[in-house]
Amino acid sequence: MGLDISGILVANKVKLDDFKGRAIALDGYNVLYQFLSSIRGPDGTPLMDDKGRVTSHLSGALYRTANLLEMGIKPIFVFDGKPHYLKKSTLAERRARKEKAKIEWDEALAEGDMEKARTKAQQTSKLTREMVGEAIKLLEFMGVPHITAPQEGEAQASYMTMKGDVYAAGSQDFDSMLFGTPLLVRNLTLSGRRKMPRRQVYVTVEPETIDLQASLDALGITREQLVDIGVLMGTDFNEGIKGIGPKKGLKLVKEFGSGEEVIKQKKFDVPSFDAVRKIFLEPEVTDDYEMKWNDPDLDKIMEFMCEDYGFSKPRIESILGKMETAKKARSQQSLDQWF
DNA sequence: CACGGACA
DNA sequence: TGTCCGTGG
Repeated sequence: MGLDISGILVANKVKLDDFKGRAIALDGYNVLYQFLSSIRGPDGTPLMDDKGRVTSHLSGALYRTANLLEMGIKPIFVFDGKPHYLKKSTLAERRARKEKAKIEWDEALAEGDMEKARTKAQQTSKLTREMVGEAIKLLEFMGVPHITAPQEGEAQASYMTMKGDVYAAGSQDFDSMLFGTPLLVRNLTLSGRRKMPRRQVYVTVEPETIDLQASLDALGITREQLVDIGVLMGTDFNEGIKGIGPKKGLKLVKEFGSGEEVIKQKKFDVPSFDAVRKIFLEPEVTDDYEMKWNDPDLDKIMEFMCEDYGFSKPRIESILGKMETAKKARSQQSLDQWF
């Protein structure tokens, strides 16, 4: 995960029902990655079809999206475009970590340590272009819109929320706050209980929203200052200063007024400070997208999931029932809009 | 992650 | 009705 400013933000527990009838811009990469890393067998192997293609992301995308639609929530998936050049070293770092995790996964398997194997396996998760393409195909069969951002998906989702096209940006990552989304929703899921890394321990993960303005008011800072805190801490686009987390970053920025002043007074070295700041404050986004939810093509979904990827027919059929419910709910909604 | 069968 | 646990592909 990237930037962790959870310690200084105000999160509100919410019910999935609060989002009924509302559009949410989901960080597609974030959502699929979550599925890819968590939908795995006990030894860490992801779900795969008989050709060896990973299918965890498809399983997750189908169930999750069907559930949201059934609840009357209208997701629009936003995928990352071309990464900013300042992100290159972060991406390289991630690649290296995954390679190391692969070795440790094999070692854990050899030792018979399944708990460790699973954790290491999750760390190897690599969402490929193909996987994203497959998921997009599925979304299209489900009638769910998707767009590819010019650059960062989170920036695009935030922009769409600022415009009022969607109610909130959905992601597990907090970067969206820096990109300026007025509302971030995390844990947009049905099931509450989730297993912690260490066995036996369960936590209930509830959907929550983070309101940007309320958070800024509570902290007594501006969005620019929030961005500065992030850049001092380090983001996907820069390294940040060792020893500076959300608390210290907040304190310094409030004390000196701005990140620039903190750097000057404290003689910190933050390469590309202005450029990184600009990525968050003036991100590359587009208005070229269409928010349109179509009726699902149930036959195509069946064919895609069962014939192409070997999912069991009864399972998929039961999900299609949800899609039918969603369809009815949607037509009811259009009536509501007319009257 | 999400589901469903087992069990209380 | 609620929770635990194994499985899905």
